[in-house]
Amino acid sequence: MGDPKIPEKRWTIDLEKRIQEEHFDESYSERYSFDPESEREIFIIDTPPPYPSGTWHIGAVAQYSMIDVIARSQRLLGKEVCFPWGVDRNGINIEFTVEKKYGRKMRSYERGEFLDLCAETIEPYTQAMRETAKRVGLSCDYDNEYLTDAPDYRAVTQSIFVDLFKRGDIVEDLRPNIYDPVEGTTIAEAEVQRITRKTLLCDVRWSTEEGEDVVISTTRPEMICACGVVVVHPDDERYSHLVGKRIHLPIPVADRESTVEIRTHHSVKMDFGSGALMVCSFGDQNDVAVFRELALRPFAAVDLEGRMSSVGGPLAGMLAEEARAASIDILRESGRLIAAEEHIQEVPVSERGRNPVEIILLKEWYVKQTHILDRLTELSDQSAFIPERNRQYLHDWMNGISIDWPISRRRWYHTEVPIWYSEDGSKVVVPPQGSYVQPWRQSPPQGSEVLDRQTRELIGSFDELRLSLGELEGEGKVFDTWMDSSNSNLFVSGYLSNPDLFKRAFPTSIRPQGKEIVRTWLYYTLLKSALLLDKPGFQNIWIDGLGMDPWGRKMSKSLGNGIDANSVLECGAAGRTGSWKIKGPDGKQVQLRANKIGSECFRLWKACDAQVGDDFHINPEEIEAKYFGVLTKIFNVARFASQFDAPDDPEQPPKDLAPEDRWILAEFDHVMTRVEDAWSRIDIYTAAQAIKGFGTGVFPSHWLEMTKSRLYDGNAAAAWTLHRVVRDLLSALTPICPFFTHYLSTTLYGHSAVDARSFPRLPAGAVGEGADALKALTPVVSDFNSSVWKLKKDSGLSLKSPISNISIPPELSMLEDSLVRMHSIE
RNA sequence: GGGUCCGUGGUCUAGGGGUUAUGACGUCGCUCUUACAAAGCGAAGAUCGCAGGUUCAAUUCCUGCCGGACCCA
Repeated sequence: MGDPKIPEKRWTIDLEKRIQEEHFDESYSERYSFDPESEREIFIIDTPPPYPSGTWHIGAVAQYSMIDVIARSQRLLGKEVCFPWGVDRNGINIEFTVEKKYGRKMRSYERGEFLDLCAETIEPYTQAMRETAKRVGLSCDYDNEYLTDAPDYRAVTQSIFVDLFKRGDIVEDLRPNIYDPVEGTTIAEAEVQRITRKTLLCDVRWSTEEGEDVVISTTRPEMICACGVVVVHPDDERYSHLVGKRIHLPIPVADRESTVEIRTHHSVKMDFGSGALMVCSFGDQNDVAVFRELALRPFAAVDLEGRMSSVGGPLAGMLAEEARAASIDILRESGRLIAAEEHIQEVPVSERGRNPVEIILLKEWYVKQTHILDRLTELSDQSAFIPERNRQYLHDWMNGISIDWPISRRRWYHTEVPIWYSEDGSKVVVPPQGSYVQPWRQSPPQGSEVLDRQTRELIGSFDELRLSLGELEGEGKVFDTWMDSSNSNLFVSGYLSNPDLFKRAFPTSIRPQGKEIVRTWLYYTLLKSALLLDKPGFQNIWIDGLGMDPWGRKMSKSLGNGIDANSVLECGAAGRTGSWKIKGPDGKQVQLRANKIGSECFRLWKACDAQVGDDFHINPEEIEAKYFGVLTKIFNVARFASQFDAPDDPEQPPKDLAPEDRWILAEFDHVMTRVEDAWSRIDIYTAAQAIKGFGTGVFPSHWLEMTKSRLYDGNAAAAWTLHRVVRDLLSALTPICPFFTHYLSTTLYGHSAVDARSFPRLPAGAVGEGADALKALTPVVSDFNSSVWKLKKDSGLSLKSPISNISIPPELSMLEDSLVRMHSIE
């Protein structure tokens, strides 16, 4: 026995930062890099590549810290873990940032110049993200960082495009597309959001050729010029005599006939408005479906700038809003406007630009998906979901899919669609596998192929045929960013780059992500894996909930209830405390304060506070109050242990273990069984609770108190038990608190707990006979001790004062000596 | 309007057909005990959203309703 090897009385954020800095030195890659040749079981994590946009949402940081817990726990179980660090940098977000920063719209730049500005602007954000990732302790392979806007990543996206194009799974077609006229680009169903707003619902009097009036309600009178049919419900007797008749459009049009047929369709709601509905190309998604079902010829009523085309007659050239007002005026003047009332309506807008979207006929590239949904369901059923119930999010989304995935976008800072068109438009040129091309400013590279544009049949090599193709036109469009991110599992598993690894490692071990991107990232990735390989993309899919404010609301700028991740991680560093002013549910400012949190406490909170899959409330005050004390407690258990000499051979249990040593070892072994099992099932909560319960409860309160006097007497068996338990407990805790356990284990034992590559279990025979019976004593010991403590308290005695007339339960007779000394029983 | 999920002490949370429903924070009381007062010990606190049904038995399963979140039309 000597002085504690640990001078500090508790864990501090300054200590935490010091340990972290040391941790990210040369030894880092030795610890955490991935060896694809390893004999160990390969465990690849398809880390969600974060998008650098300035601030990293604290809920996302919490989620990432749990992905790190998964990575570290699998290493602890002896697996060869690949925990990649990727950053998603493609997309419209950075384009918006650059436009805002320089006050100029994208299209006013030369394209190359704009791309350079994007690349330059995103770099500091990327760097900030790397620093936060390290600050929260993510044990990623930073040396092999991938960026989705880098040539090697984009080359994979382009190669997969070419591959799927050749197979016929990607097609080019003129179809109605959801279009953001302000940003000038097509978007996918998954990128549409709905906002509620007030619009005028107009009742308009139409007249049939026979002169009969029919009232039709619409919120979009400007679309009358694009009307292809008027429909009524087949059971609606009010209109059955009109079915098959023609009706005049109530507003003048140009370049088209001025009447449409009245037909029936089951989608009409008989009790909405008059029960008659005009169907336009294309007012909304239902219009698209009706046009398709009734095989009608669509009109291009809105152009790429969002202006009415020539069919609009007097409305031609106007933007949607202007055209709506003008059409109402026309209807009013002609006496055809019967009523116009304010009406609350849900309007589809683009997720990124928040602009009302139009549906426009456009030539775009599509990944075919509607034909494969059944197979996709079968394949996804082969992946385990954690938690299982969150599988539902995927099913819900797949059940609602009705159109193919449009993947081309009219933007710039994205991966280019890698294709050139021959001068006559009949042939296309695609690049060879593994190359990254920019067709809008480059010619096809050597090794490119010439294919028939329609049949996709190979015609020959570009090098031989180049002269016969005339002037090539490079495709100017780019890919939806999900086209890139949906390759992440393939990319990290070695598809194209390491076939040997890919064979071993696919389906990818785990996809961890938030539930809000099931319909995009998860769905598109599974689609790609199914189309390319007819395999499920993942063995495990871990779907976590979202980080909410302390009252359970989404954090958002407009609500003013956001909490910055760095402010929590740095809370307590260099004596600075944390304070957060956020808007409470009643709209009043609430001030939250905390003295010390840091990454270890933050991670411990997330691991212990809620099962995976549910939304979680983030309250810094609560994180500190509930979990910093846990760190203090375990820290002091280790500090206590550090005053006794560690055994020479922790693998060799002493022959003279006392009964209480055998009892706690039996209990500990049981706890470690649960923890190991939980880690292997990727059940963070159960593992965390088991470690916390033992490490702050039974072990210090009961065994340690019972054994103290033996330890002070220099009993070697007690010291062996103490150190063996502390050492293994620290190892078991490393996935959650890596720096904390690293510091303690290095100080006590000269080697780091984070280096454990097999889950620590007691040597065989350490407990001896009757482990189950010993373990069953735990509640008896706990109840007995509590009763003595209560008795002393009720008698006004201090805990160390002697007490008499205590009878020890017969089951505990083997522990009698220790219990007598512990409580000073006379 | 439809679907999915959720509703457990003041707060957060575990569980799940069968004695007294898990844990934490908060609250209250006591305690400086050769690691820990930024701690320990003890106590109070829940008719498990509401109403029916199935069952010997429901907080758990079913139905409806109410409230919340998300998705879709």
